[in-house]
Parts: sequence; C-alpha cells; structure tokens
Amino acid sequence: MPNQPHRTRAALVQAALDTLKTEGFSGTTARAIAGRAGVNQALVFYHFGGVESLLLAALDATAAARLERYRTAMAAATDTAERIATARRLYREDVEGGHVTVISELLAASLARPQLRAELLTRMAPWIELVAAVLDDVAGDSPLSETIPLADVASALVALYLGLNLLSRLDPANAQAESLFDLMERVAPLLDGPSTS
Amino acid sequence: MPNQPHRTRAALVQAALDTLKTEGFSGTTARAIAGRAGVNQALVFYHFGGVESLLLAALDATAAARLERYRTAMAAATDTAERIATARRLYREDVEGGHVTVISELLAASLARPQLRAELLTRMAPWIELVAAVLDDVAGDSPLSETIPLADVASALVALYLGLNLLSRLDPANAQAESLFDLMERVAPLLDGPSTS
DNA sequence: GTCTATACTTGGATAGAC
DNA sequence: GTCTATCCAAGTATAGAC
Repeated sequence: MPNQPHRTRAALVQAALDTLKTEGFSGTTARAIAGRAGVNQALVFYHFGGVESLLLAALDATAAARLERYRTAMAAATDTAERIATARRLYREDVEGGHVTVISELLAASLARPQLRAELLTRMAPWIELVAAVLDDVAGDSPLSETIPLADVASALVALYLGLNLLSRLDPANAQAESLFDLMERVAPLLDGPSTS
Repeated sequence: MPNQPHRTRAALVQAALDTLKTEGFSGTTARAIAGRAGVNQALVFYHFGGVESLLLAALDATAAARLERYRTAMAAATDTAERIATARRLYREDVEGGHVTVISELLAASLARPQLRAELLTRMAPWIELVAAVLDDVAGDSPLSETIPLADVASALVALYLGLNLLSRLDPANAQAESLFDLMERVAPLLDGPSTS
C-alpha cells in the first residue's frame, strides 16, 4: 500500500522542524527525523536527496507562513506603540513556537557548510527588508529617516532578535527580552510625539 | 616516550578551539580534535572524560584571556567615543579570531543538552557584568542611569553582539556591524555633550 | 513510483597493552 | 601515565524488492 507521496513529504517536513527545535542541529539526523515522522529513514534521501535539503525545504515552509503572519500583524499597527506591542507578541510566539530556533540552528551549522550558508543568505533578505519597511513607517516624515541609515539598523535589529533568542535558552523566563520591550514602550512616545503635528 | 601530560592537555584544548571555529559544533568530534592535536583519539576521554567537558575547558581557557583583554582595553578608554572605538576594535578581533564563534556554537548546541546549558549560564554572567560596568561609566552622572535599567541594556548588547557575529557568517565583509559602529560613533557626542559641564 | 533491507562509514567509549 | 586495539551505536546512502 504505497502512501501518497505528498503525505510522506509533508510528514518529513513537519518532523524535520520538530526535530530541529527539540534536538538541535547535531541531533537532527535522517534517522531522528524519519522516526518522528513514522516513516523509513531512507525516505529522507529518496524524497529530498539528503538531510540538508530537507531542512531547507522545512525552513522555506515555516518561513513563508511566518513572514505572512509578520506582514499582516505589522500592517494592522498604526503607531509606534502598537508596532512595539505587536513585535513583543510576535517575539513571544517565535520563542514559544521555536520559529527562530530553526534559523539559529541552521545559521550555527552553516559555519562549516558553504552551500547551506549561501542558501541562508538568500532567505534572510526578506526579513531584513520587512524590518526596514517597518522602520521606514516608524521614522515616517520625521528627520530621523534622513540622518540614520535604516537598512543598517534593520540588520542590527534582526541580529538582536537572533541573539536574544539564543540567550533566551539559558534563561527560560526570558526576562531580558521582556524588559527590553518594556524599555522600548517607554521610549516610543518620544518618537511619535514630536512628529504628530 | 611518554609525553608530558600538560602538553597533551594543552594541545587538545587548542585543537578543540580550532576545530570548533572551523568545523562547527557538529564537526567537533573526539577524532577531529585529536587528529588536529596530533594525539590519539582516546586521550580526549582519558584527559577530559568526554568531548563536551573538553569543550568547556577550552571555553574557559579562551574566555579568561578574552575577558582580561576586554577589561584592560576598556579601562584605558576615558570617554564614550573612545569606548566605542575600542568596542569596534575588540569586535573585529573577535570575528577574525573566532572567539565569539566558540560561544555561539556552544549556545546553539546547548539546546538539546541541559548540562551544557547550565554550564554556559554561569559563564555568560561575567560578560554581561562587564558590559553593565562599561554602561555605568558611559551613563556616568547623567540622568540616563536613573531612567534606564542598565542591566537589561547590557544583556541586550551581549545578545546583539552574538547575533551580529552569527549574521556575519553570511556576509564575510560584515558590513552591518561596521556601519552600526559608524552610527554609534555619530551618536556618541550626544551622550557625552550634555553631561560635560 | 514508493519504500525496505542492507552495506558502509564515522563517532563515542573502554579494556587492556606498553 | 599514555596509547593501541577494538567494540558498539549511530549516521549516510544505495541497490533492489514491491
């Protein structure tokens, strides 16, 4: 009884994500993924050609959904305070859902894998663009947008996001990120205030 | 001709660092380390009890030297501009020398290793304290120190540092970090200016 | 076209030789 | 105290059964 191919593929993609989130990159082997998916280990190679390709397919699947979620949530926010509150909500979702963990583990593993590194480079771009677009909205017509290179700040914010997620492993309560959002919420009115004429 | 034990141990520690920097965590096996050190693979277990313990010993060795370097370099800086210039210099050293890579790889791997996670938690504390101390000097007698929780900002800066290093793998030129330091140098006078009465 | 069985390689760890 | 020989577990990948 041959299984429907797309079902096996989907199960492997989901299992790959779950394994990466709970076992880390070094624990994400063809056997571990297949075991979680309930299929034979060799199917990883048949359907995806190898573990690395499967992981990239899994990243693409989760990143597309996540990007869409970010875009709609951020579009609904109209001022800086709301954008920060939204960012906090999204950050919590990411930590709980392990969405950022997937990219962190792959980035860490890309050190010794030039191919993986190249693939990840392409896939980081839309995130940095998304943050840059939000920053552009925040800066709005204020003089900030002229004097500060938004693209660089966007990269830095993405780096901060990754770093916070990495550090959050050591502290399950994740107090740093929460109090950082508190701080940003206190600073937010200073950004909106002057430009609201 | 029995080797002096401390020579073998030192060779393993150095080889462990080099392997972690070039092969990443998943490539840092007892065999890879021992091969690089030019000793038998079983000595990793004899001298350190296992790969993970060796890696922690290696981290301790490099972190102690690195912390000392940071402390003396930062102590020599007297105003905010100098501190930022020093931070830029230290950051470049870290990227080139792979010092942060060691901790990034271990943090990424700690996801599925509770013991490693606990050990790393202890070892991150002095770095956050160091940054907090520098921030305290920067804030000085300005009102900033009252309104902004320095400990949280210190954690965030450490996270940013880790994240920048992680992203720098994708872009060898590492333009983000450099232009971020540019930005900070332009903002620095605003911090020093008002409080210099 | 899909999957199973199996071959081969690499890694962790230790018993015992020197 | 140091290292070799060796075992066992786990990983990748493919040849061939269905």
